[in-house]
Amino acid sequence: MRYSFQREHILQILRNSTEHYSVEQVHKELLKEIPNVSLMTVYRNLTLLAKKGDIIPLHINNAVHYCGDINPHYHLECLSCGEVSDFYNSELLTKNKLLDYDDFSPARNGILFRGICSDCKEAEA
Amino acid sequence: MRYSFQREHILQILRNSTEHYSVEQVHKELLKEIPNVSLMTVYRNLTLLAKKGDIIPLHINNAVHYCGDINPHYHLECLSCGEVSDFYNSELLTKNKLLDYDDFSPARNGILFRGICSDCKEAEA
DNA sequence: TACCAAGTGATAATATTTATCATTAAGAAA
DNA sequence: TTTCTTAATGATAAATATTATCACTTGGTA
Repeated sequence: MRYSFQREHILQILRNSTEHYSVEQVHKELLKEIPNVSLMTVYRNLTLLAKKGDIIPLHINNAVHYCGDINPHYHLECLSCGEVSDFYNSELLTKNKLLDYDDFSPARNGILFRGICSDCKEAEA
Repeated sequence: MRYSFQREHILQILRNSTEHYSVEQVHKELLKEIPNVSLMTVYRNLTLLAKKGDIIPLHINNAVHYCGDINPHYHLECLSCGEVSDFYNSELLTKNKLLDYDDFSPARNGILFRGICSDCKEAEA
């Protein structure tokens, strides 16, 4: 894989934020630094970076968002409203290693818990 | 939520299989039992069932697939090739409880590990 | 400096999902 | 049972998200 000015900037945008940007949002941010950069380039590089495990794709209401925060954490996704929140739990973090055997290498911050958030639970009741 | 003949059959199709069907595949299976059932109905009910936490949506190469297997397991998703495999590990299963506090209720089989599978690791090397 | 292949940008095409709305059916109430 | 209300359906159209194509540009090596 060859160095690319555009890819480097895309990665930095995600690295320097704790937000989960959509492809459009990354593109919007990138345009501030690289005028005329195409949306296609953003799609291409986000896909590449995700395949390498450098960023984590998150599905929020049928649009992919990406997390590039390297601070150790998991994600909680609500199956009802689609919201994805960050989750810090040092006790659970050690369990990550249980999966690190030859067959499968979990990505950094690649563990996702899916269920129903408190807001949706309340709304239901 | 009202009982629906179509919804019940959709749930049973997923319950009686260990495969991860796409929306189209569920529709195809459902047509064997309910001729003329519309794809819209399948979308609607899969979304509803997932919101309740009865089935788990899995993103495989940008199309949603669903898992309705109630046998306790996790999922492993390869960020490189998109394949999702089932994962049984009794040691990890007990850790699920760590998350079962007031704020968030994990769904049955709602834990997903994301990383790189062995095939993609080999292909890379 | 020349070369090759990876990467880009513009556009078009595809695929997936959602919106709309008249009709049907679940199931509670009379 | 019959009536009534409203959720659910099915057909269609529309919107949205993603991928394919291809001429051009650029990274990086020979």
